[in-house]
Amino acid sequence: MATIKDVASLAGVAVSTASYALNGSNKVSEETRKRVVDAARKLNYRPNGIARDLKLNRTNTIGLMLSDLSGPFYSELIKGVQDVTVTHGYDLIAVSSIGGRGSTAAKFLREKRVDGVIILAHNIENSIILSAARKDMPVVVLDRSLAADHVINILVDNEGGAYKAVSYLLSLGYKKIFYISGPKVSSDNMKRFHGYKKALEEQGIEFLPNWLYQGDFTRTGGYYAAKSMIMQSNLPDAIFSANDEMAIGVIDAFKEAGIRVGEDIGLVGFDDIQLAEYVSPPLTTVRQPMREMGTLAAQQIFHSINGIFPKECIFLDTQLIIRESCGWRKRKLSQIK
Amino acid sequence: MATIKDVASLAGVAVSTASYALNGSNKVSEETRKRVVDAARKLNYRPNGIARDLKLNRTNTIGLMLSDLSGPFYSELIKGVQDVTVTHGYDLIAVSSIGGRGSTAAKFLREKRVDGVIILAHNIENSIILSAARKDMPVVVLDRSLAADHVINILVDNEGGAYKAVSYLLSLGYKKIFYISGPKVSSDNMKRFHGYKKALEEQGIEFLPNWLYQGDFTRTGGYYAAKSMIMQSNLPDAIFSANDEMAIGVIDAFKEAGIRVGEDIGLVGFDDIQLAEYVSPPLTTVRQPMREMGTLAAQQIFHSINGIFPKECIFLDTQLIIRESCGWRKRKLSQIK
DNA sequence: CTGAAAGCGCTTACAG
DNA sequence: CTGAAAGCGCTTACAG
Repeated sequence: MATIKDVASLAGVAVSTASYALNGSNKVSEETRKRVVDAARKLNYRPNGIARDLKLNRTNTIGLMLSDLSGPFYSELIKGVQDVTVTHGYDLIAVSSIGGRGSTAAKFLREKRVDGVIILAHNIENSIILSAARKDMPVVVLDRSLAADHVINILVDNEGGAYKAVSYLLSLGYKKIFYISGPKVSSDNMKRFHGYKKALEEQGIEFLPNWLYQGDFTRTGGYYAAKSMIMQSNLPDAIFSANDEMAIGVIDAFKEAGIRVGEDIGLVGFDDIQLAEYVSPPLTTVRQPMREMGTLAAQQIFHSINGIFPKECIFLDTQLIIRESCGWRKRKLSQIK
Repeated sequence: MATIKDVASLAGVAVSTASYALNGSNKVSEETRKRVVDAARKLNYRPNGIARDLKLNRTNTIGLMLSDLSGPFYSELIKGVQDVTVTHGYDLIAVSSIGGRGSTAAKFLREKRVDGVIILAHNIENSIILSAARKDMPVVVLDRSLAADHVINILVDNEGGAYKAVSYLLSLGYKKIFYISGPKVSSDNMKRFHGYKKALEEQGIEFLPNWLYQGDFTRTGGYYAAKSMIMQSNLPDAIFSANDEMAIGVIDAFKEAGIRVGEDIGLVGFDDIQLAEYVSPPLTTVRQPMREMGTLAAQQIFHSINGIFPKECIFLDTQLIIRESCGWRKRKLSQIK
C-alpha cells in the first residue's frame, strides 16, 4: 500500500511538499501540485487517516455508544445527534456496549479514539466513564446522573414521567398496579420505579413485593414477566412497564392467554417507540424527547470542545401519550388533568 | 494527558519495558511490572489506541456502512454482523453514508480506518468502493453487484422477490398494478422494477408509464406518491411498493382519503420490516433474510482477512409473507403456489 | 516555492 | 529481565 513517501519519491519531491500538495496548500506551485497528484493517482495512494489523527492529536469524530446498536429505540436520538455533528463537519460513529468492559464502546472510551462521546448504555460502568472523561474528551451521559469534570448530564424526568403514568392509571380506577422492572443497574429504571411508588403512596395504596416483576427491557423479558403472572394466577388491574418493548411482550403474553389488554387489564409503557402506535391495542406510554436529547447532547459536546461547560445538568420533561391500552370507556368516565 | 513515556519515567524504566509490562508480557519481572502499573494508575494513563493501530497497521475493527444509521430496517442485519464480529474478537463500528462523498462512510473507506467493510448504502458510489477495496481491506457489498478484486457480493434475489409479489397480486385478480419506485440509482430498486415488469408481461398486461410513481424509500415518499394518485384520480387496482416504508406511507395517504387498503385496493411492500406486521392492515411483503445477510457478510470479511475469497457472488432467496393488505376474501378464492 | 527534520504514541526485534 | 532504537504514516514549523 502506497504511502505519502512513495508518492513523494515518484513525483521527485520531498514528502513535506507532497503533503502540502495533497492537502491543497497554496505553498506549492501549480506544476508540482499536478505532478504530486498524478503520482498519487498512479500509485492509487490512500492517505492513512490514523497516522493523521495521531499527528494532529484529534480525530474529528464523535462516538455514540448505545447498549444495543440494533435497538428500535434510538432512531430519533441518532437523527438529532447526526444533525448537529454534520453541521459541525464532524464524523459520527456508533458503537455497541454489548460485552461491558470488553465491548467496543469500552475500548473507544479507554483509548481516546474519538474527540467526544455520547452515552446511552446502562451497561457501561461509571468507573469507565470517569476515567475516560477529560478535557479533550468530553462525555455526555443520557442514562444516569454522574457528577464529574468533563461529564455532562442530560436527564429526562423519569420519575415524573412514571408518576404521571401511574397517576393516570389510578385516575381510571385501577388499584392493583404491577411494575415490570428493567435491569436493576439501570438508573432510568430505578427512577421510574420511584415515580411509580410515589404515585401509589399518594393514593394510600400499599405496594406489595409480589407486584414487582423483573424484566430486562426486552420484549422477551416482558413476555415472561406476564407469563409468570398468569401461571401464578397473580393478576393485576393494570401494569406499568418500565419500557415499551417489555410492554409489547406483555401484550403478546396476555393475547395468548385470552386476556384483553385495554379491556380486562390496563397497560402503560415508557419511551413511545415507533411500534407503540401500531401495536394492538395502541400503547399508552410516556414519551421522552429523544430527538431533542440527541441534538442537545451533540451541542454540549461541541460547546465543551470549545471550552464551555454547562453549569448544571440539563433536565428534560416527558409527556404522557394516551392511546388505547388503558381502556377507552373507562377513560371517558374519568377526569384526566 | 499521560503517555507511556511519562509512565516509564515515573516508574524509572525504559518505555519498551513499560510497554511490555502494560501488555502483560512475561519478559518483565513481577516487581517492575508492579512499579509500572502503579505509575500508570497514578498518572491515570490511558493508552492511545490510534498510535497502536498505526504501529501495528491494523485496527481490529470492522466498519458497517449504512445509508441511514437510524433506519428501522437494519436491526436484524446488525445483529447478524455483531454476532460474528464479537466471536472473532473484533470491534464493530457503524457509520452513516449520508452526505455521499463527504460522509463519514466515504472517509472511512478512503482512509483505511478499519480492517474490513460491509456496505448497505446505495448512496456510496462504486468508484469509492473500488478504490478502497484492497487486500488488507476487503469489502462486502449487500446492495449492488460489483465485480472486482477484494469486493464480495452478497445479493438477494430482488427481481425474483418482486416477481413473486406481483404474480401473487395478479393471481388475486388485480390487473392495474402500479409501481412505487425507490431512487433510480438504487440497484435494488431497479431489480425490483424488472421483476414487477416481468410478472406483468407474462400475463400479457401492458405496463403504462403513468403506472410508475417515483418515491425515495421513505414513508413520506410513499405518502406523496399515493397522494398524487388520488389527486390525479389515477387509481390502480393494486400497488407494488419497492419497500415497506413507502408502503406504510401509502396506507397513511389512502386512509386519509377514505380508501381502504386490503379492500378497495391491494398493496404489497418489500423488506418485511418490523412495523409491517403491526400496521393496519398488516402488510403483505417480501422478506429478505437480513440476519443471515449480516452473518454471511461478516463471515466473508474474516475469510478474506485470512486470504480466502469466495469464487462467486452469494445469492440469497426471498420469501413472500402474506398478510392482509391484499385482501382476505379475494385471497381465499384463488390459488397461490 | 521546496526540503530536511522533528515528533505524534505506540510496539518489537535486537543487544546486552 | 531491561534498554536503546527504529519505525508505523502523517503534518508542520523552520530554513533556505
